[in-house]
Amino acid sequence: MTADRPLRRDAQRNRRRILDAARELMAERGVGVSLEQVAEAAEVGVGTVYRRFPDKESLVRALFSEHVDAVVTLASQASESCDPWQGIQDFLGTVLAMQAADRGLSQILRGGELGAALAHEARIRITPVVDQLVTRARNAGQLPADVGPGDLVLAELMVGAVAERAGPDNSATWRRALSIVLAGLRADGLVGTTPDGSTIDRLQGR
Amino acid sequence: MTADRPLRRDAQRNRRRILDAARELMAERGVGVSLEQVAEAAEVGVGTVYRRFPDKESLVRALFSEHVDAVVTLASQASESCDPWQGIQDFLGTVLAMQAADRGLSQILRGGELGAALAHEARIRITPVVDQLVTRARNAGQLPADVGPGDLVLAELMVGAVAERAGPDNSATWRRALSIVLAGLRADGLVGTTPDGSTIDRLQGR
DNA sequence: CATTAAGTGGAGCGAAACTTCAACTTGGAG
DNA sequence: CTCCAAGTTGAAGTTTCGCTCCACTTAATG
Repeated sequence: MTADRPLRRDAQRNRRRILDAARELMAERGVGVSLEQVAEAAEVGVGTVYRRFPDKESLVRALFSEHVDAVVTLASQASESCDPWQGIQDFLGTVLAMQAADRGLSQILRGGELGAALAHEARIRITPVVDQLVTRARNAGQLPADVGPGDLVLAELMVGAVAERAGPDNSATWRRALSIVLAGLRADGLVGTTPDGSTIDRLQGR
Repeated sequence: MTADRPLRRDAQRNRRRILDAARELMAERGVGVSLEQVAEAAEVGVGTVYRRFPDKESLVRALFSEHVDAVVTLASQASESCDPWQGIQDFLGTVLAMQAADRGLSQILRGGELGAALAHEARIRITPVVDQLVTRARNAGQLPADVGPGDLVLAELMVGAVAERAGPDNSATWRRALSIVLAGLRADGLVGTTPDGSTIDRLQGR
């Protein structure tokens, strides 16, 4: 039952500074950056970081949550595209470009327990709108019947691995990879069935 | 000009023990395991580990090098398969199964500077024989003309990302991913060109 | 203003990892 | 069997990092 009074002006400003500094540093050097480095970049003391975010984990959570917001927005924009297939291509392209530019992002999802929890949360928020994307494309005859939303997750994961390593200066490489995977999705006669939610969740656990 | 006299019996035995213990531990828990844990599992003192491997990095290098040996052997076996395409499928399947069972492996390649160096070294040793695989399949009309060895590297990287997360108990998931990618490689009309060696190298650098 | 709850900073603590070292043990050549 | 170079050991040194604490500052309310 905390009253949750709004933060003081200076505290709000510092919170934003910390988040911005953290995103920038982690995008460049990965999640490994120490909170001392974050504090320095944000021009605040370590103590201030810890007052706003009880531990490193909650800072990462906050950062990641902001990213999921952006992805959800993108996906719903994409589902308004005239051509369903074009929508999927645009959506994946944009998300992957983000990932190529942000080294920390995929590291977070890969990182043990926390990654599993965040991936689960992200899936819950993202799946409905991705589901729409896939269904639309399938109804338009642009995807085989046995391709499901789980396959889009696989696609993102796979090309994301390339984008992560390639970085923003090597977009030709991950675009080639995306081209291969998209061609694979449209091909008939795939082996196996599209992974469902629980399977995808288990992907992150380990 | 070191004479490089062979190691004493007990030293040889300990070296093997250390490598075996390290591989097992890192496969299970990732590269993060401490050398103290490795020493304990190998039933030697930490000092012994450091006598054999000047630092953690050289232990990892030695481990990884043994893995590359295995992959090269697999690839050359695959290039003797009657059906070229079958050879590629078997090769990728086996390598990916290894990766699914060994958590440390992909972590090594992903890990900054060292990963870049090792990936480069691995590529030099593996490319020639993978090149053969691809050329054979292309000549047999089982692959489009614009698919090159760089695309096989991309394929391994992509499905490897899935296999790594899925683990050995979820092989259906990464097999589905492999199926998508292989279908994509065989499809005509891919966008872009196959990445060459230098591009692939840059993939690991970051 | 005056008051005070909220916010700030950064030295320092403890845990965990890597690495070194000097005293002790042992394989194997002569 | 003797001897010593090679090997072993684990306690201790060194970093590095996450996090706490508390004396000090400041925004906002009346």
